[in-house]
This record gives sequence, C-alpha cells and structure tokens, in this order.
Amino acid sequence: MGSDSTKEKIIQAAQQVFIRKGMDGARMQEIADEAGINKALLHYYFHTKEQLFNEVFYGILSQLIPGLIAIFKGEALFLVKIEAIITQYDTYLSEHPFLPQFVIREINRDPEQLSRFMSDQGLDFSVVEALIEKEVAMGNIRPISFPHLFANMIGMIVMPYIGRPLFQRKLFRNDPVKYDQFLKERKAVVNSFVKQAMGVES
Amino acid sequence: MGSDSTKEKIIQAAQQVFIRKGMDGARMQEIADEAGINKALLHYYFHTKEQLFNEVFYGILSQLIPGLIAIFKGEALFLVKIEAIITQYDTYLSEHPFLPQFVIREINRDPEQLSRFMSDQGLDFSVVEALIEKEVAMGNIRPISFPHLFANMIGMIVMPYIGRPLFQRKLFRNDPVKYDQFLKERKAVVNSFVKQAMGVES
DNA sequence: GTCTATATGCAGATAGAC
DNA sequence: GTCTATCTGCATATAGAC
Repeated sequence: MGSDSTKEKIIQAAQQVFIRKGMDGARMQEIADEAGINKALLHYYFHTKEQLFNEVFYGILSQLIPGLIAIFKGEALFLVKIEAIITQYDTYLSEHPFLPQFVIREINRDPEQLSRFMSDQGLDFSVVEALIEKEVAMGNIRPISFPHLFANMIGMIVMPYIGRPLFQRKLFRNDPVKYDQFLKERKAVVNSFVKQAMGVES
Repeated sequence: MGSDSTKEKIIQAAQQVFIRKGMDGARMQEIADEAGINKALLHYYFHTKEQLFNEVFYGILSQLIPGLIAIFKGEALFLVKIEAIITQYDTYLSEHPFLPQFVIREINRDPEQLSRFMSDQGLDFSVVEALIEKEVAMGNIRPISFPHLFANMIGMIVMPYIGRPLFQRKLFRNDPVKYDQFLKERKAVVNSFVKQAMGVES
C-alpha cells in the first residue's frame, strides 16, 4: 500500500513538473522533490525519464479521447455535436489548463508516436468528415471543409490557455480574476461564433 | 567582414535550431555545427546560450510588430483592418512556420520579459479595443469584446501551424503538399469565417 | 577570429546498505 | 521500498595556442 501511494505521488508530481517545464525542461530532481522522495526512488519506479514522461502524458490524454469518440459516434444532430465538442474540450481544459502547451510540445517532439496513440485509442475523424460534407451538400450550413472547421474550433478554444500569460497581461491588466471570468465566457462565445459563421442561429 | 558574416551565420543557424528544439532542447554544439564553426567561436560571439537565444527570439519578433502597429493606427475601416491583421499574420507565419510554437514556449517561460518587450516596441491594444467597442455600439457588428475576438482570430490563424505534425497526419494522410495547399486557403477561410460570425458580408 | 583542448557543473542513472 | 553515495556522460563555458 505504501508502494502504490508512492507511485501515485510520483505521477502527480511528474504531471505538475512536466506540464510546467516540458519534457526537456523538467528535472528528475524537481519531480522527486515535489513528490517528497529522492531521485533513486524515482528511478526505482520508473527506469528512465522518457518512460515516466510517456506514462504521464498518455495517461492524461486518454482521459480526453473516449469522450470525443462518444460524441463523434453518437446520434445527435450535427449542430448539437459541434456544441458538445466545444463544451467537452473547454470543460476539460478548465481542469487541465496547462495541457495544450504540453500537447503542442509533444506534437512537435514526437508526432508519430502521438498519432499512433490516437489511432490505437480508436479516434478517427473520417466519421465527422463525412457528416459535415453531408450537411454542406444539404445546404444546412455554409460550405466549409472539415479540416478548416476543425482548425477554427480547436484554435479558438485552445488559444486563451496557451496564450494566457501574455493575454492576461496585455488585455486584462494582469488581473487573474478577470481572466478566469474571460475563460468562463469562452464556451458560449465560441459556440455562437461558430454557429453564426456557419449561417445558423444559435 | 569575415567576422560580421560569421555572426550572421551563427544567428541564422541558431534560429533554425532554437525553432526546431526550443531553448531547453537546443544544443550549442548543434548550433555550431549548423553554422559550420565550433563551440568556442560561438561563445566568442555570444557569451551565454541565454544571450544568444534572446537576440534570436526578439530579433524575429521585432520584424512582426511594426506592421501590426501600422495597421492598428492606420486610417482604414474596421473591417479592412481585420482583414489586414489576418493577412499580415498569415503571411508572416507562412515565412516563419515554426514561430508560433517558439513564441508559445517563451510566453510561458518568461512572460514578463516578453510583455515588456512588446510595450517597448510600442504595441498597445487599447486603440483597437476602443475601435471595436465603437463598432458594436453603432450596431455595425454583432456584440463581441475585443479579447474574445482577438483570441478567436489568433487561434484560428495560428492553430494550423502549431498543430501541423498531427493535423497533417490525421486529416491529410500525411501529405505535405496537400497540407501546404490547406495553409494557403486559411487566410481567405478565416477572413470570411470572422466576417460572417460578426454579421457582415465578405 | 578561429581553433584544440580542457575545466566545470549538472542531470540521468546505478550500486549497495538498511 | 527507501535511502546515501557515487558513477557516467554530456552541455555550457573557458584557457590558451595560432
């Protein structure tokens, strides 16, 4: 039992540090300190830093993906799905505000592995891709390809998190309370922005 | 003259490497190799890695800012300014595709310094902030605050660049030619997306 | 200005006692 | 399982010859 809880403490600590510093910037010493143990014990549980990083990173990611798949494959109407995706992402990010930067770093550090992981988890965009083409063909929404719509939505949702240190300073006089309020508004703003752009009322 | 061209070679090489690997991941050896010199000479020109990084980073950034300020302070109509900002960013990014990731890392590594740098360069959003409030008050565009609109625009423009390794794999069967085509379309797509969302025809 | 060689320090990883 | 002490390697940085 002492062992399990130590491993859990390490993972918690590693999340904090990796997310703050990234894979390259993180130090095993710092992770050990944050977990209240020493480096040797860290290496007892996780042989290498790379291994620890992967467990942490993919552990976090795999919490997000099943929810998205469920939305993709669900029976809801197109516009409801759009809203669900925005809500899902936004809620998740409000709980893991440093995740986007973390993912972006990994996207560029080892894209092949990440891509494979998503496939392994069963994430596949072709369903949504077909869906949106149908909606466009039926004239329900303004013409747009899935990649463009996807990039637009993800970009709008994610930007306030990755840009926070700068945005908060430049746009909110460095007031964190104001910024949190701004973040809370995002879900609704993005949702109506997208719907209006696609030519449907919210 | 040999000296000046060496310094120039170093800066070019450092740009490449820092952009690929980030401040933490970059190695002075790799920069020296890419510049065709050795580490000692690198340290002759730039005493520390930190110093080299700052010169490269702020050197690149300072190319972008004056153009934005010109747009902000110009006499153009609001919608023309929106379009100009999108075009300016998008064109700049197509020439520096790795810059966003670079900036994001720095935003989180040392936000205070970056924020001060932008102020020093004279970048100030209050002009645009007032402008957009006026447009909303006049009923020319749908109500939206400047921070929300700004986050939306920047997010949409920047996302395809920071997410490229993943997006290209997942949405374009890892075909770089197709992805470049996609990137070329972004300027027009984002512009019309924004205008439609704000309730004006493009 | 440019090089080879070397110092210095630190981070990841291991050995071995308890 | 957990610790202290240590090894090994590598990255930044410097010394000093040319």
